[in-house]
Amino acid sequence: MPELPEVETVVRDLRKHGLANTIILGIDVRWSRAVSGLAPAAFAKALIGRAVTGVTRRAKYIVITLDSGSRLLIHLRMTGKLRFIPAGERPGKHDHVVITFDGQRRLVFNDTRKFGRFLLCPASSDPFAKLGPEPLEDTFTVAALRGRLEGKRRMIKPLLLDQATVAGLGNIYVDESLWHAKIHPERRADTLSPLEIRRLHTAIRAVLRRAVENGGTTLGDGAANFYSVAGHRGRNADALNVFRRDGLPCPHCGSPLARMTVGQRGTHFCPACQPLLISPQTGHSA
DNA sequence: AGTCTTGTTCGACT
DNA sequence: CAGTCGAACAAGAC
Repeated sequence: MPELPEVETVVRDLRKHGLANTIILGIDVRWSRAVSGLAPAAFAKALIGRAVTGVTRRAKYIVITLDSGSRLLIHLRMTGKLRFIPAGERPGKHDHVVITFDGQRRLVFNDTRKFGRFLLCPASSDPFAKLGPEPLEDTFTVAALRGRLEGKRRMIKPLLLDQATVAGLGNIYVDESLWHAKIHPERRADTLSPLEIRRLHTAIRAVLRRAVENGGTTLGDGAANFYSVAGHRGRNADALNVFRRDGLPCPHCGSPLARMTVGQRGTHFCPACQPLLISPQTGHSA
């Protein structure tokens, strides 16, 4: 499930493979709905002959900038993967888009669940207008987070999963961040104390930074899990403290971790470290 | 063999 | 408008 750290890992991998400064020679759309908004022929026509000028990330989007000024966005959603295949190798099952670059490089988009999308955005459009701040950039200060939570009556977990609040967080890193900050996932955002917001800010950045350093999180085996462009597993699974660890002891207090559903999402937390009780005296978590 | 799981977005509804 | 809820997407795991 690629979230910010996994997408960042993919983007760095693509750069490492020298994707910037290549020319797109061919596009093979093998499943047309993998491309949003354009028919395969129009998509191919817009891309073939274009030079790639850069590869970056915004939220969970891979952003491939082109010399035409437009940008090719790739969202991996749940099971999308990019990998280079050797010349001669035939695309296989769930390989939905193949891009051929100069130098015989062929990049394949593979997606078992078919949720991932390619999106071609003209230079004039701003596809990121609704996204919240990048949590690892310097502009994401405690005050910035406080501003995002201000006046919000929603539960903190669904609010953090909303890409308009903070860009790039997903289920794994929200559960991990809330555990580090000792905040119950169902806490109403506008009941968080300044101290709790500060802890949450620190937690989000530490959790994401570590996951990026570890090349993302890969849980279990199987094709549906995260693999970087080079086919490597993420090494961050060992750094997780609560995600999918219900029943195991809390690394902080030793009491069993719990699982519940919050906003229709599987949610992992420590009932002892992250209590929901509100003290009437302070309005802060007990 | 049917049910569950999984993340995100979007539309409908309150 | 803010927020909640369910649908839709698709296929593998169990």
